[in-house]
Amino acid sequence: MKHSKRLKNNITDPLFREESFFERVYEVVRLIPHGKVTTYGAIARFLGSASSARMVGWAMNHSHTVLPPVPAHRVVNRNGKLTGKMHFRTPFEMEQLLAKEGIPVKNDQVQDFLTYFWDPSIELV
DNA sequence: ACTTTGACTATAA
DNA sequence: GTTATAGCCAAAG
Repeated sequence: MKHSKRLKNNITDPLFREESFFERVYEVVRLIPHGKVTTYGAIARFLGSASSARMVGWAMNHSHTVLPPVPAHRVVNRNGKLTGKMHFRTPFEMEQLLAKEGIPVKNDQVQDFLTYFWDPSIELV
């Protein structure tokens, strides 16, 4: 900051990188391994804000505007349900992407959820 | 500065 | 199994 004028923290700008809650969420989601899923609550807990699961969901709502891309389809709710499917380009894209990674989905529900669950609080050191 | 909103979750009935 | 309700809190309006 050469002058007193501060940079604008425009989270809506895909090219603007900052250390915001949103960006932290995106960083965690990018670490979810191929073929695994995690939950909004698990991400919130990992970020030290256990009760901010709704904020994680909100961050995901903007996830399509940031770079590098965020594998938003790997985030489901605590029961393994595909609650965010309506926010994809088509309502079936989320399920298709998961199936492509070998994750069985039936009726918007990840089958055998615990087998595919990846908890950042455990997996990330 | 205040109010509303959510891709959530825990609990209760 | 279900639905209802309250708490949550950062960002958007």
